[in-house]
Amino acid sequence: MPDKDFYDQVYQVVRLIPAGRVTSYGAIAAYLGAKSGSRMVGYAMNNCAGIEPPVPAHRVVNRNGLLTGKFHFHPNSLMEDMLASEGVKVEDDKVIDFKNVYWAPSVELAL
DNA sequence: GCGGTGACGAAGC
DNA sequence: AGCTTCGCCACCG
Repeated sequence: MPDKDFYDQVYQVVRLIPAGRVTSYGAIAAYLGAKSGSRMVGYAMNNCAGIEPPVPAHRVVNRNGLLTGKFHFHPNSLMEDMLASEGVKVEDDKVIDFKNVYWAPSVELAL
């Protein structure tokens, strides 16, 4: 199933996100060439639990820097707690200075 | 096989 | 500037 490869690609990119940085679903989707599959990236994240190695999904937020998936974590506060622990300030479920901590695979990885 | 859904994104109002 | 609607495409019942 080649689709599973897409999931693996997503996980791979997410693992490459350095601490203190965040990226968006659309950025990952675009990097993988599935710019129209931003939802698929989020869907892949939904399946990230139970895979190996663990995927730092807490570093993945939506285009607005909003922690849309915080409710999917065990303690729904774990996401912002992890980000804060890595130096990413979060307030009102959104990343502060988002553009400053934003990590674009297409840029950082310099395709 | 179909309908509903979703960790998104862009466009419309 | 904020909220609502539509589009996208894979997964589940």
